[in-house]
Amino acid sequence: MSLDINKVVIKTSLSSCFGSHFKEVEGANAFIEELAKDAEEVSFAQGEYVFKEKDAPEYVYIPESGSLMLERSTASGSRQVFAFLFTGNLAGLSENVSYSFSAKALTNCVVIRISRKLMQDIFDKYPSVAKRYHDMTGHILSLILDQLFIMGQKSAHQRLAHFLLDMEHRLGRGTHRFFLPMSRQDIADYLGMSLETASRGFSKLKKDGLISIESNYQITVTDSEKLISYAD
Amino acid sequence: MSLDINKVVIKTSLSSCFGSHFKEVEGANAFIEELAKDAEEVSFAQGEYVFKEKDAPEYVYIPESGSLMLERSTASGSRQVFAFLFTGNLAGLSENVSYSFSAKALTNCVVIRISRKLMQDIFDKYPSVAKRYHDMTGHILSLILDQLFIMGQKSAHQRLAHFLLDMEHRLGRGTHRFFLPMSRQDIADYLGMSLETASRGFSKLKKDGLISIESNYQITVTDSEKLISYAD
DNA sequence: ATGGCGCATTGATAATGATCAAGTGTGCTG
DNA sequence: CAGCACACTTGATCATTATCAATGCGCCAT
Repeated sequence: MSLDINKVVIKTSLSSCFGSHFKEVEGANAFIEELAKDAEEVSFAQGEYVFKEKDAPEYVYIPESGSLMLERSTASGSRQVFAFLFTGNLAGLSENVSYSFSAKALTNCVVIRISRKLMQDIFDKYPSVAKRYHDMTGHILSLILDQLFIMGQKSAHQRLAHFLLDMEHRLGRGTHRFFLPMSRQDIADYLGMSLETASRGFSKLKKDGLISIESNYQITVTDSEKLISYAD
Repeated sequence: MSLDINKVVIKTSLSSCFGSHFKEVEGANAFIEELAKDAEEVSFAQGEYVFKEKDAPEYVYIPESGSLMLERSTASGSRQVFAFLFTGNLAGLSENVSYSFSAKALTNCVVIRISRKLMQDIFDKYPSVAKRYHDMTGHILSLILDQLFIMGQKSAHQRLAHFLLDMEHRLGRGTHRFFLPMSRQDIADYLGMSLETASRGFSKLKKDGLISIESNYQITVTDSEKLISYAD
């Protein structure tokens, strides 16, 4: 009984993850049904790793509640954050011999875990779905290229402005107000700058009236237009 | 007759592109045969565009001779170079609605052009080949993540050292000597630094005895070990 | 040969961002 | 409620990198 409810929740999450990419694709609904049958929910506490770089990539993960961070660290202590994942985002979809990053829980979270092997079996049954799945990888690739462009061409303050606009878009649910689940250090490591530079960026944007900071993590974009032009 | 010879050349190039990824894959040889049947050779002069960002992604391209550069430019004049492509490399494999970058000929070159639509038809016949093709996208994704890591975490001089090691590996044919087909400006735009900083990087590596510069574009790595440790 | 052109190098200076260090605020714990 | 821990902010200074400007070098055309 409670299991049925779980399956409904899982199916909802899967739809929110794949739905927009799989519109009008033959077999999309059946695909999601079959995935839901096999998908498992796993809980992680804040700070725990969902998987580690170099793990064999056995699963694909989708946060159902809470947030993840994809990161790579070196022995020398430096760290690059590749992405932040929120509800309905996807991690590990195109890894081959090993993951190329670790996934860390930013908050306590529930993550849907799908066996890649099983996914492959389902793809064999629904070839048009498999094609769209490949398209999703292409989409992620283009997002990372956007990020690479920003890293190569923009100043620290501009990168921060870009980041805030992205968060507004993904966390704001149509409003200008959102709660950041990650620390200043996480943001700095994502944008390739020091913690202090990230913090100064926040202060400057606040002073200039582009954002307001209700608490450390609760942000409102008060002047989208200026923030956008600031980012370019 | 001369067409037959062309087809042999094309097949060789396709094998060098796909071969290493498709080892022991059922249908790999047949796949390459069919691709070769349809593939066309197209010539470009130095500086010409093979395709432009926002073009509909109709083809996949493989340089047969000469080099390409994948880049994105803004109206304001800044440019990010995403990758340099040499013989047997692949461009445009996972684009959806449009390319997310332009491809420019670094040198006069001959490029093999394969219709994506046709490729898809062949994939439908050889599902295991399609899977490996998806793996190739994953591999490219991991290369870009490596680049993103370097951009976020390394200093300008370190990034240049990384770049030279990559070029040694890809252009050196097992030796430490190689000819760079791109300008200092291209390198700078690839590594997210100014032309002058790139140039100073070359000078410093030369002064410190890690590389020698026979001409502007003819480089020899004279101390791989130091160059590697310098890059980290 | 010679002058001009396109690239690269080098120098001087300014801006950006990192690092080190101190201070602030908030929440948790005893 | 005191005080401690932790994250963030702010300030001062230093290092890196960008920018502006001059110079050098090879190549081509006259």
